[in-house]
Amino acid sequence: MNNEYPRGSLKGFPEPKELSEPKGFPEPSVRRLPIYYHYLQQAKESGTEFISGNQIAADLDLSPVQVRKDLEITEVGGKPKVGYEVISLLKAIEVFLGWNEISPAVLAGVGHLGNAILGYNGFKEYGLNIAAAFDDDFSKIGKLIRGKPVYSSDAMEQYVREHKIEIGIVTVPAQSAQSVADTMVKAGIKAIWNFAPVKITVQNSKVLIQHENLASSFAVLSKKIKENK
Amino acid sequence: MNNEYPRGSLKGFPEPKELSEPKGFPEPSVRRLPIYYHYLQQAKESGTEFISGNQIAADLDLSPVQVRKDLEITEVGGKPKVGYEVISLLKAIEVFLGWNEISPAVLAGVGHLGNAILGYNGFKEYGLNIAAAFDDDFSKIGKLIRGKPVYSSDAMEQYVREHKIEIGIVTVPAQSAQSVADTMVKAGIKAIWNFAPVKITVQNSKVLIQHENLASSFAVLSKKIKENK
DNA sequence: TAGATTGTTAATCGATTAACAATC
DNA sequence: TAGATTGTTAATCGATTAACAATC
Repeated sequence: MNNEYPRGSLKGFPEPKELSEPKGFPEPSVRRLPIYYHYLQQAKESGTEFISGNQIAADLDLSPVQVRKDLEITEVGGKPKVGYEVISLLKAIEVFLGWNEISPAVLAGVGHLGNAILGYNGFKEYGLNIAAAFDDDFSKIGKLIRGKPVYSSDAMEQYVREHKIEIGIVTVPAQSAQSVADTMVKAGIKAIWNFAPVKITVQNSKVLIQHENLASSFAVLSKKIKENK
Repeated sequence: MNNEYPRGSLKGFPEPKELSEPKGFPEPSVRRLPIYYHYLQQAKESGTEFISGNQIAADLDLSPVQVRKDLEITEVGGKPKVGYEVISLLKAIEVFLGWNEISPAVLAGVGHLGNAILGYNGFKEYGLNIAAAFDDDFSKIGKLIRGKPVYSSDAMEQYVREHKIEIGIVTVPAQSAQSVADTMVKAGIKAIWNFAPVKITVQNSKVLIQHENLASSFAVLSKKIKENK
């Protein structure tokens, strides 16, 4: 029997996709979503119900194709001649990013940067709820700083465990960052947002790490300044 | 006469490059340079004189090819079997990014984030010197905050002009960001580093803008957290 | 209907990675 | 010399952009 077509890969037809296959959205698009989100919130506040991709592109200094491609990942469709519904888009971005669900977090290191992050109310709309902060400084321990309780660093592990904290924000000095991260991982944290200017590594590959690096951003600017001279 | 080879484009030879032609370095590489820089500083402190690209790659969790490509833009060569000279590389990165020359800066908006940036000593090594800060709050004006003088926002334009300030750091609330930037541009600033969560636009296309957006970074993290669930 | 706008496929561009030659 | 490591060219991969069909 001449069986030319092995089952599962019929000639001329694409392989059937696994339903649970991770989509893998382009990171640059994900990074732009908060920019659209903030823009759309302002549009909503000023009473705009529908907005075209071209309009968004013009206001945010992006190309219209890019806006359409980016918004496509939210799976909210627009109407030709009308545009996208502002409210639907806002809701869809929230859901896409998981900002509609509260993520409990702790912050380690209440220096000036930690202080600024602790008190930034804007994080609420991203679903980020910083429940408590931790520090080694006795003058801070036991106090409320920017409305959040500050505990001794020694208490962090237990706190994270008991309160099922998902996110750890690291704003300690570079030399302490790794050990703080280790404690967080040990306590079962899911993700670390690291502001210390040093690479954190974790054994448990399920723990997500996001590095924030002001120096990288400034490097781009200073290189351009130098080129302009 | 059979002149097949018009001058300036000899067959088989590449076009001669303009000497002043802007190189156009890949931005991802420029963003990674400060990471190498910080790593190399630590290597230097621990007495390492030479280091191989493979070693750097292993420690920073990058591929060896990427390290070699990235370091190539500094034009510092390595020696086969030996590696790169740590001191030369540090110096070359400084020069490449312009961090060897002091850039005078002002900061507008001494809230918590502004306060944190104002006092971050690490900026020194990037050549960034924040000379003064500006705010509308009378309780701050006239004081030294984190060692820097704080003046009334009304005085910023003149200050920038007189002190030939190159960089303006914007840490005011979103709604004031554009007008603060306008003032800076009017006063002749060369570059703006914007931490307000809003897009700043400038008429003068020579003025460089670098947007810093914590929400973009957090979006990447929260999307991954959601995917992991 | 005509025209503006979305949605999608294909082309382009740029960064990363692979392969390997050059070098000490 | 042999082998580790750099340097460079080519292949691959992924994001952006262009072109255009689909839709209201």
